[in-house]
Amino acid sequence: MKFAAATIKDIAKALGLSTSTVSRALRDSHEISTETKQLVLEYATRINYHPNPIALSLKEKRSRSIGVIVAEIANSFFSQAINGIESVANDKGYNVIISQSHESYDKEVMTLQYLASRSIDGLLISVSTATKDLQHLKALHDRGFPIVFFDRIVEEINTHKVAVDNFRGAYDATMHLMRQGYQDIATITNSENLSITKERVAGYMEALSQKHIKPRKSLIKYCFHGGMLLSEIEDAINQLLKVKPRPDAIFTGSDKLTTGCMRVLKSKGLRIPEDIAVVGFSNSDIIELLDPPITVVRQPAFEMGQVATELLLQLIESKRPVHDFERKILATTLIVQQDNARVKA
Amino acid sequence: MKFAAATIKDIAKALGLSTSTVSRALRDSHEISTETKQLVLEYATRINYHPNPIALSLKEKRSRSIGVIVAEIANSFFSQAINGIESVANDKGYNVIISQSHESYDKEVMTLQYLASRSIDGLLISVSTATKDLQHLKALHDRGFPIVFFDRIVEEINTHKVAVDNFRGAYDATMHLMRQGYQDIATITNSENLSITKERVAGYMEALSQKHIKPRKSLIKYCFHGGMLLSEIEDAINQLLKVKPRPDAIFTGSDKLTTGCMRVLKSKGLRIPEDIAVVGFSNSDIIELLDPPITVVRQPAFEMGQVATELLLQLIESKRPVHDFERKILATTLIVQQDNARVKA
DNA sequence: CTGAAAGCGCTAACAA
DNA sequence: TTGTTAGCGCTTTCAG
Repeated sequence: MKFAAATIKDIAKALGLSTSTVSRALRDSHEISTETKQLVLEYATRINYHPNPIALSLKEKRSRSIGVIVAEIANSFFSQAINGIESVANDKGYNVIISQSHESYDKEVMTLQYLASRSIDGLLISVSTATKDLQHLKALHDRGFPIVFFDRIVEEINTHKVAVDNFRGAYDATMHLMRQGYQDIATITNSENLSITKERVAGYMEALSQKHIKPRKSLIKYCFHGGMLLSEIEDAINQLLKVKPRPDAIFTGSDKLTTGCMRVLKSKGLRIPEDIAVVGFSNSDIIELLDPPITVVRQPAFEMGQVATELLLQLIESKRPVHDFERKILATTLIVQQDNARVKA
Repeated sequence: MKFAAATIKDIAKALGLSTSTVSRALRDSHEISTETKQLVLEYATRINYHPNPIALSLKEKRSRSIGVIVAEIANSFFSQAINGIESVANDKGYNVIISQSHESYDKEVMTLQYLASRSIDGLLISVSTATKDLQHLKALHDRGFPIVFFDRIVEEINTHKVAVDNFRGAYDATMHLMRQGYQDIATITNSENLSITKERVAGYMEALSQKHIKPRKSLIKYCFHGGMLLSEIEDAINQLLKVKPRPDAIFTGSDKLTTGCMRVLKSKGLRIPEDIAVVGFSNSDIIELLDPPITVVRQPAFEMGQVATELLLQLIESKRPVHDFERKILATTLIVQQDNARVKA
C-alpha cells in the first residue's frame, strides 16, 4: 500500500503560489518576502511536508548514499567498522547501504553490481578472501566511480586505502608467543591473495627470524574461505599436528580463525595453552570471557570505518578528479591476558 | 567527482530512435520489431547501460528499499536477524538500509525520521529498551506507512509482529536452573516497558511458581539501557548480592546482559556456577568457548528476520490497505552445556 | 511498429 | 518579489 506524501505542488496550490516560490521559500531564499516565507513554512510544517529525496537525487545526480561491502556483519571487526562508517556518514547526511559477500567471490561480484546499479555515490569495500580477479572493481574504478578500500585492500587499484599495520600486529603477537617460551609457532591465516594475509605472514616470519628461528613452510596454513567452513580450520590443524616437531603455538590471522581454532582444538581435547597456545587477531568484545582468555591483536575497527568514510566522502564531494591518494595505516593493540601469560614448561 | 552513466537518451540518439522506442525495446514490449529490439539490446549491453533506479523510483513512487532499525549491529542476535532480512529482501530485489538506535530513544526517533524522509518503502523495527513513548511510530503508521515489528514488539500499534515465545524460553531456562538444584534464582533483564521483558519475566515467575517458589521482587532487576552501560549491570548485581538469602543463580534476559553479567561476576571474583550460576538468552556463536560454557536460550534470529521481511514486503506490495495482521511466534531452543550441568552441592 | 508529449517532485535560469 | 519553463531519466498514454 502506498501512501502519498505532501509535495511542493500541494503547498503551492493551497496557498495560491507557484511551485518555484514555494521551493525558494522553503530553502529560505533571500528573494522571497518574509511574509510569504512564513506563510509557506507554517503550512509546510502543518501538513508535515518533507522534500522527496528521490526527486532531489534525480536532479542532483547523486543519491547521498554510500555502499559498504564486507564479508560478514556478524563479525565483531566488521560490525565495529560499520559503526564507525555510519557515525561519519550519518553526520554528513549520507545513508549507508550494507551488503555482505560471505567470503564468496561470486556473491561479491553480484552484490557489487547490484549496489552500483542502485546509484550509490561511492563504495567502501573490504574484499572477500576468495577475491583474486579484480575486474569487477577495476571496471567501476575506471569509470571514475569513487571507491575506498579498508582492511583488506587491493594494491592493483589506485585509490584511498585504510588498513592497520598488519605486519606489526603479527610481529607483536608472534614475539609475545616467543617471549612466553613457545618456539614452534604455526600460523593459520586467510587466503594467500589477501593483502592482510601477506602482511601478517611477513610479520610472523620477521619475528621468528629475529629470534633466529627459521620459518617453516609446513607451519603456514592458508584458509581460502577465511574459516567460513570450520572443516577448513580442522584440516589445517590436523595437518599441523602431524608436523615434527609438533607446533606448540598457533598465531591466527583473523577473528573467525581465532575462535574457529579454539573450537577445533577443544573438540580434539587439546588444552590451551598447555598443549598448544593460541594468539591471534580478534575484535571480539568477550575475549576475556573465553576459556582461556587468550591474548589477541585488536584492530581499531571503529576508527578505520571513520577514516575510510571520511576519505570516501572527500572523493565523492571533490569537484575535480582526484589523483593523489592516501594510504592510512592505523596501529593495532596487543591485548595481553593474564591467564595466558604463564611461561611454558 | 561524478561519473555519468549511459541513459536511454544516449541509446536513442546513437541509434536514431525515439526514447520511447528504446524504453519499450529494453522492456521487451511486443509492439517492437525483433530487429529493433536486437539492435537496442546489443547496443545497450555494449555501452553497459543500466536503468537509473532513481528515475524509476520517482516514477513508480517506491524506492525498492526497506529500512531496519535495531539496537546494535554488533550483537549476535541482531546481526543474524539482519542476515535473514537481507536474504529475503535481496531475493525480491529490495535494498536494506540499516540503522542503529544504540538503545537510545532519541536516536531511535531521529533515525526513524531520517529513514522515513529518505523514502524507504517500509520499516522493520525492534524498538530500543528506552522506548516508552510511541508517537514517532504511531504517526508513521497512521499515515499508512508499512511497519513490521520483530523481537521487541509493540502492542499499541496494530500491524504484523514477529517474535519468539519469550515466555517459554524464560520458563525453560528457569526450569533448567531449578532442575540443577538452584532455588534462589534472580533475574536481570531489559527495561520493564519492553514486550520481551514482560514475557520473559512472566515465564521466569511461572517456572518458580510451578516449583512452589514464591517470586521475590528484590530478585528482579531491570536494566533501562539493556546493559549498554556495564555499570547498570554492576549495580544490579551488587544489589542482588545483598539480598538474603543470597541468590545462587541468575537468569539473564538478553545477549548483552548475559555476557555483561559474566564479566561483572568474574571481576568480583565470583565463580560461575559454583558461587552463582548464569543461564540466559544469547545468540553468541562462541558460547561454547566461554568460561564456563553456560547454558543459553537461543532465538531463531535468522528465521525471524526472514519471516518479518516476508510480512513487510507483503504489506508493501499489497494493492489495498491491510487490516488483517499476523502475529508469528517462533520457538526458542535451550542449548544445554555439559559443564554447567553439574548438580549444585 | 514507432514517435511525440506528459508527468513523477524538485530546482534554477530566465522573465516579468 | 514572484511566475514560467525546462529538464533530471524513465514510462506510458495517445497519435500516427
